[in-house]
Amino acid sequence: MSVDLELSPKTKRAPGEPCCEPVVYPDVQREQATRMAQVAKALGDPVRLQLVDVLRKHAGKVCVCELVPLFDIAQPTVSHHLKVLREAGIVGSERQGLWAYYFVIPDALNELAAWLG
Amino acid sequence: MSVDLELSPKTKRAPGEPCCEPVVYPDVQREQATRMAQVAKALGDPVRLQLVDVLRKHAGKVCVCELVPLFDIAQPTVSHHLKVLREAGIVGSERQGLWAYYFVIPDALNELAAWLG
DNA sequence: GCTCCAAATCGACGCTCATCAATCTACTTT
DNA sequence: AAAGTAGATTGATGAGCGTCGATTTGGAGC
Repeated sequence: MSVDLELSPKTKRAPGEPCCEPVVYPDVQREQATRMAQVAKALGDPVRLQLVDVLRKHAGKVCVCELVPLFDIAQPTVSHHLKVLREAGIVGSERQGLWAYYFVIPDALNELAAWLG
Repeated sequence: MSVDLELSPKTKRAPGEPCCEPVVYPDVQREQATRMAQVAKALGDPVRLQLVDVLRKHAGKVCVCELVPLFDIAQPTVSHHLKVLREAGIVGSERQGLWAYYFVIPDALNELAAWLG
C-alpha cells in the first residue's frame, strides 16, 4: 500500500476528497457579482427594459404620463417598475408640479456593460 | 367658450384627454425586449453571474465538480442554477462518463451587451 | 374653500424563485 | 453483481415578484 494518493483523472482518490482539484475561480468577487446581478435583475423584465430603453434614447427627462400609455399595464404597475429601477440606481426622478420626470443615471449600467464585454 | 382646446403645458385640456402627447417610443420592441430581459433575468443572481464569469474566463469546458466547491450552497442548488442558465441559452452542457462539463455558448450575451452599449 | 388631476402607495392575489434534504439515474470500479 | 460516485430530479418551504383595484398624496385651477 502506497501513501501517495495518486489522484488519477478518474475516480481513484481518498474518500471525502473532491473529485477534481478546483483550478478555476471567479474573477468577479461576490460583492461585485451581487452589485451587477442587482442591475441585471432590474433589467430582467420586458417592461423595465423597454422603460430604460426609452429613457436612454431620450437623454433628457421624460414625463411619466408619456410612459404609461406605451404599455398595456395599469399606471400603478408602471410606477412600481420605475421604483424598482430607481432602487437599483438605474434611473432617477424629479417632480415638477403635478408631473414626475424620469431619466437614466449616467454610467449606471457601465459596470455590467463592461463585464458583458 | 372657445372650441380650440389649447393643450397648454399645464392642465388645461379636454376631459379624458391624455396629459401629454406621447412623443417617445421604445426603439426596442416587445419581442426583442422579452428576449433580452430573459437573459438579464438569468444573470440576475449573484451565483449565476459568477458561474457565467468562471465559464467565460475559461473558454473551455469546466467540470461541475469544480464549480460546486466555489460556492457555499448545496450541489442541487448549483445544478438548478446551471439549468436556469442553460434554459436561457447562455450555457451548454456535455456529459462525459460520471462528469458533466459546462461551457458558455458564444454570442449568447451579444444582443444584451450591444444594447447596453 | 372645493374639485380635478398625476403619480405614488397600499393591500391582496397568484405565481415564481432560491434553497435544501432526500432520492433517483447513470456510470465506474472492484 | 455489488458498491461507490457525480450530477440531476423531486418535493417542500419560505420569500419575492408582477399585476391590479382602491386609496392616498400633493399640486393646480376654479
